[in-house]
Amino acid sequence: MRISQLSAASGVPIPTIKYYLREGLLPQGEQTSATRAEYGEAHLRRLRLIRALLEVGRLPVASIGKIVAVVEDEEMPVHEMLGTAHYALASPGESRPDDEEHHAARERVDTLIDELEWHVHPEAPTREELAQILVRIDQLGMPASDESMRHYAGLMMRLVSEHEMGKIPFDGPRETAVESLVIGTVLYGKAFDVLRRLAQESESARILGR
Amino acid sequence: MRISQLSAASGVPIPTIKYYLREGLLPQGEQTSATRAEYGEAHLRRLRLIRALLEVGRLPVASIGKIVAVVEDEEMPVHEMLGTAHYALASPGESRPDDEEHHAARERVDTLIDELEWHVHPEAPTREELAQILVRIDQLGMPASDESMRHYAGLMMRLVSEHEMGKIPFDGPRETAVESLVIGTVLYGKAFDVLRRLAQESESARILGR
DNA sequence: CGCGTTGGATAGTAAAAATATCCAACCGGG
DNA sequence: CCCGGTTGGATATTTTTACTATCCAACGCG
Repeated sequence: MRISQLSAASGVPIPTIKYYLREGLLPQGEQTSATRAEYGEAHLRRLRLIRALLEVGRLPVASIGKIVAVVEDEEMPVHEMLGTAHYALASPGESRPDDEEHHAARERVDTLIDELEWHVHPEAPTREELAQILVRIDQLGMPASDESMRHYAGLMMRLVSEHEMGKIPFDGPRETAVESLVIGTVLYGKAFDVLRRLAQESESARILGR
Repeated sequence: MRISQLSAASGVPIPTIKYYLREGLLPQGEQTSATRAEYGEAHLRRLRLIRALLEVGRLPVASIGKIVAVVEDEEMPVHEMLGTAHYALASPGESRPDDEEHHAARERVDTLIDELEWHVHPEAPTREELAQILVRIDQLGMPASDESMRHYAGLMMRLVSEHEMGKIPFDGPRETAVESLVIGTVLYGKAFDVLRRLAQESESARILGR
């Protein structure tokens, strides 16, 4: 498959494909001569993943680049690869200075994770991310109790362990494992979000009586 | 409160506040003279909401503008206002032409909503949004069964009805109702997302045995 | 009365994600 | 064997979004 065919098959314009090649999101095709390269199914697949992460997940190109980089680094053990990829999916948030409020929120997060006996890296950026959200919610005057948080966390754990993680082929090829993880996190994550909004609309309609 | 104090209290630079004023995200202060205006608690509160929606929710300024606009439009009945605001929270996605695959996915979504007997507007953009996500998931080869979708939907409905909607003061002032809805949708939505990612990390660690 | 702040208008910037333009090398059909 | 069209590669330009910066005349407070 040449670049024009790859473009036609994926719906992505050629200049954009070239851009992804430059940025390392898409591996180079197999050079057959100085001005010709051959692309395969894997490229098409990767291209679809990129577009899904960009358009559905709204991930920055740089984050996708990080994910791709760990797949390509054969040195890295699988569990580390999955961890790094996972962290790349975090909201690219701004780091906050350590004010009082934030520190307290971080404490709550750490306590929550401890109580649930979850195995989360002590330095996981996800902890900070949650702390920052809790601060915002507090500032807006709709605080979530620790009890609610535990409840929500329990629901999420059920969702994840009963329905998501089983599908990830941890022992397959590196690329496949990461792909499953990323799709599970980003696309299923979005799907849940939309389902939740649909449920909200339905409940709202019910309460307002229509 | 003058603009400089509003800026100091919120941490938002004066030029940015002026920008939000121009864009209609923030209502004008009360003019006390040609070159002086007074801002109150409501402005500070609104400013915090704006920043939370921008930084945590990653909503485009234009969407926040739409939400603000419906609050300000006193003509609009409350239920319609909430609906409009809710739709403004949808991912600002591109509209897809009607290919075969998308049509089938949309059918699945409509059937799902019917079966669950949810009260969702037939033209709700959320339906399209979910359909597009399903298409992507299919294309990437990790399709979700109708059964799974029903299960996920049930979980979300429980979450929403048991814990979220009760907190919205449908009979309070317009502004407060919208604020609660938006905070519930966007900020709690993000919180769930992060909790889910934390659960994923924990499960992944457990499975990989560390 | 004068100096700093304000509101309002206009212009400019930064970052992210493409797109566009060029060019020489090449391939394959005639 | 030659020539129109495609390719890879490099470089430049555009678009969008969310800000920032600059000006300016009018205040208003000490």
